[in-house]
Amino acid sequence: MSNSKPLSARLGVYLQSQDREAIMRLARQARSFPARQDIARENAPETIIRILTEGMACRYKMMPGGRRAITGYVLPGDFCDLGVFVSGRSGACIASLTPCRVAEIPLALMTELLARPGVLRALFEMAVAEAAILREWLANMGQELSEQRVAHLICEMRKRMEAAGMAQDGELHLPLTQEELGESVGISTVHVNRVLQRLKADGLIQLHGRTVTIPDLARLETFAEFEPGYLEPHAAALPAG
Amino acid sequence: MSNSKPLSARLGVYLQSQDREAIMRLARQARSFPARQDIARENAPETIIRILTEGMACRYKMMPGGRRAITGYVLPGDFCDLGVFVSGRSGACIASLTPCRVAEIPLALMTELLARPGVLRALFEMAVAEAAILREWLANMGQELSEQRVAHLICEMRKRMEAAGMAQDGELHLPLTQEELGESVGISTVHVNRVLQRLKADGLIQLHGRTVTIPDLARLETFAEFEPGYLEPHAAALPAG
DNA sequence: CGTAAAATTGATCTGTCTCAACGTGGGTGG
DNA sequence: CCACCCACGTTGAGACAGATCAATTTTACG
Repeated sequence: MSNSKPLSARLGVYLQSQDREAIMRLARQARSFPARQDIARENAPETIIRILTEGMACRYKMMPGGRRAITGYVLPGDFCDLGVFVSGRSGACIASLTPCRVAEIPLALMTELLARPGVLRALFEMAVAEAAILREWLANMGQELSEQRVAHLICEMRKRMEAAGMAQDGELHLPLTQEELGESVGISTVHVNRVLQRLKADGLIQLHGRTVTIPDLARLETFAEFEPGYLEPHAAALPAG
Repeated sequence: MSNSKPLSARLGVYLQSQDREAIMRLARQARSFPARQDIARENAPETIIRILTEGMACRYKMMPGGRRAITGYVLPGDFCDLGVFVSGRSGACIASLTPCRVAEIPLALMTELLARPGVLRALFEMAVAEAAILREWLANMGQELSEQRVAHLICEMRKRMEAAGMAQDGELHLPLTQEELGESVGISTVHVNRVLQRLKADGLIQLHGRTVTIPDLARLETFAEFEPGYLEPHAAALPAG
């Protein structure tokens, strides 16, 4: 909430400011990427770990047959791929959706920081948070109505982007192609279009270009069966044990 | 591979034996559950963390409307819910699929062990591994043919169960109801039945009760587009950095 | 044995995909 | 500054995977 820099939106949630600054000091360079360009390739050996500092990106997997599956979105302050810490390889492809800025930290330097208990703890908590989002996406995919699936994605992104200072008052710029929306919820591009029109017709969302306006958030969340608890891992934390 | 006790199958992969034994010494009790009973309820405050030591369980989420979505399987040596470390609450419902034995470790005691760098590191790696499986499930759900989805689940479970010493020679006892299979891959019970029959007819699997025999593993994995890399987070690890 | 849960089969219906065409807007170069 | 162009969005028609409803058979278990 009181983060001075948006670049540390998520890092700021999980890390003490001293640890966060220590990490950012290690950043070798801040690379820039234009929109819709690969930032990392799946399974490539990596000697750096990446933190997105500006823009928005997605994780995806190419399926044999040419289909693409988007498995998550990366917002400023997120690590692009926590798996690099474990395997030294990227576990997924990362692509920019908007022009992006990415801080690159040599894995070797980062390893020293892991001695700080707070840093490793934060990585663990971020991995758990990521798994929670993935579980929710998975449950969402099983949903019968694709209207609900799309609505659910909008609800989630609204909440995450608002927390990152990228949205407010139920208005958010979702820099997603309808094709990318479809790759996220598992429906075809053509069908995304019709689904969006129905959501508009039902007054659940408004669209101006790629800017989504949510006239009645409670109604949309009810319709989407969106329960935001999974996005707030700390909210329910107990004092001691 | 050389684990003396199956109960530490996964713990053994990520933890030094000394740390693993230190954890198991903290186990207050080993509770037993009959098949198909809830082990943990979603969002309940927890003062213990659970490790499955025998049997098989699943994580699931109840959807409004009564539908159930299975989001993962828990094998011996797995933590039932890593999220408890972060929030002090269970992040999902856990249900036994077979008779189960569960070690319960007071969260307060476990917290002390987190001072050991190897333990926290192992938790992090397990969370990353879980996320990798979830990403794969998510991509799998987007797959057009439900035959592929079911086949993919079988391939994954074969590999995981074999690593846990619960399967060998392409033969595994999958203690899943066809309904539960459907809840895992997002198709109806009736359709699961027809899909299984087609897989049998194509010679990709054989079924005797709930025992699956895979006559030609390579063929099944090709058909399922199963790439096991995501299950081996360490396999690709680099020496130092 | 008998009863409930699980598996199987058939018929029908619908959500979503595919193919194909057409509209549109914003950026680029002439 | 206009015109072109290409990616993106929109619309329609037909096909099909998978859902649903409804019986019936088989298996597991007390």
